[in-house]
Amino acid sequence: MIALSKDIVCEHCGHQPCAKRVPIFSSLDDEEIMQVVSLITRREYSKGEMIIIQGDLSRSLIIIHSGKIKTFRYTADGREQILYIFQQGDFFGEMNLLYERGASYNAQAIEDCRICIIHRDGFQKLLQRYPSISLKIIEELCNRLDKMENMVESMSSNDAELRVNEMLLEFSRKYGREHPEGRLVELPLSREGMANYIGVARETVSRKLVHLQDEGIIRLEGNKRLFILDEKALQR
Amino acid sequence: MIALSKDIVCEHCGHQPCAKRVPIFSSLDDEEIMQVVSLITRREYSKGEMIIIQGDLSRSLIIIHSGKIKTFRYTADGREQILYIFQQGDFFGEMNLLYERGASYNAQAIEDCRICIIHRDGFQKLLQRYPSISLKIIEELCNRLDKMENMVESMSSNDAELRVNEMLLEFSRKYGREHPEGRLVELPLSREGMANYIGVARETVSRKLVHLQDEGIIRLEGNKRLFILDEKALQR
DNA sequence: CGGGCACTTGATAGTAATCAAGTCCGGTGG
DNA sequence: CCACCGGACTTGATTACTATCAAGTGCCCG
Repeated sequence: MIALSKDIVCEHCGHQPCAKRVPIFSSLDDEEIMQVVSLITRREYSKGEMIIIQGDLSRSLIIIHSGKIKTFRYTADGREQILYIFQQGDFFGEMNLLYERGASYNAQAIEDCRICIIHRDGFQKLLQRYPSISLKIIEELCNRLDKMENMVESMSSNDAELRVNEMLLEFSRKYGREHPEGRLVELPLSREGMANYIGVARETVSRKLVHLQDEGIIRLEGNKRLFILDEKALQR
Repeated sequence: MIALSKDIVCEHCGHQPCAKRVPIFSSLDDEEIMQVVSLITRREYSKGEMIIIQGDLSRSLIIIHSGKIKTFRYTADGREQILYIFQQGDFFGEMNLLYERGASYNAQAIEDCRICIIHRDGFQKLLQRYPSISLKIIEELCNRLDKMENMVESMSSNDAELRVNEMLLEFSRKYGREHPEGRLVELPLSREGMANYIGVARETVSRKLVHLQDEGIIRLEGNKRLFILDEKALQR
């Protein structure tokens, strides 16, 4: 299948270049998008597969076309610290564009994924040709910093309940949708995953969730979803 | 005092535009620097003065010409969470360039300071004219993200000793210098400040520092400086 | 020399980690 | 269709750590 500039085709979407769904390229017109597409290599991973391993030397930016990916580190005491959960349109590996050092994180598919890979050489040319891409990246990095700063703020507290609450609010924003019963949240992580995200023990997550349910603030439904009944209460 | 493009003068340095000391402008030539300088407003703050208050609406990027500034937030439980300690050449307030929302942090001079202020309108023009500035900013934001990710990693652990050790290693990198006795570190923060930085109680910082001294890993000298005798031991 | 402030040290209490059983649920095979 | 198996989750008991409260102590600066 060959892509012509007038009849743009993408092997993933079949009708539209996937780069078009990616915020950092949103300012480009169709022809420019095609130049981007020509630089992209694609790959698929199934749930559980490792995409990047801490220490690996990579020279590419990775953009997620579909699925979810978690990035994490192994801490000095052997725990897994989850840093981000990325999904469609998100990118990571921006450090690879700048520095020649091993990855400081692991990346693992937590759902079946399709990703787009852009090698640093090609990407740097893009940045020089389309400065608007740089601005989009700055914007995204600022958002990520904001997220990390919030995370530091809530982690600095030793109150596990606060950490759980903040995690639920974040999940509500990213994965929640309205529902007659309350805000329905599809949890992207298992209990253990959530524990690794906020840096507490598995058991503590269980206990705090049950506690929130007893107080009527949330309602658990199986292990993978919950309803937030009283969002205000979580904010305190 | 009027600055001519051939005879560049800065009211702070007397002989060289201060913008030249700022990494994000390091790729510009003298004439370009002058354009930057023409956009800059300057201000001075003395130790202890507040520069930004959480919630303030600012539309400027702030670059530090001299002195040190801490940025922090008041957490839900009323504690002060220090996020960064900025010094000469660092910038902050990049969120002001993108969003129309109140500052998410406080900024306070922890030493007498001279700062340069660039209003967002002028700065956005700079970004469009000199894309290399964007790249420098991306680089700095990546470094800051890396720092925050490390911070999240160490904060996620509930082990206060680990947090203290990591803080000392960071201070060693930024404020340390070699000395016959070991690495001499000038502490930028008081005990209480350090406690607010790593999210533990004042007393815990004291105890852990004494403990490290007892083990022969550091040597305290007054309250504002210490020697790191065994850097390897801190890394574990 | 004296006052004030930052720091240290000690005692106690509270919270979450850890260890150890259970329980629930989805999937598989008879 | 049902019984069984294993993994993920919950619940309970104990332990360990750090926050907190409460006195000191040392030091800088007038």
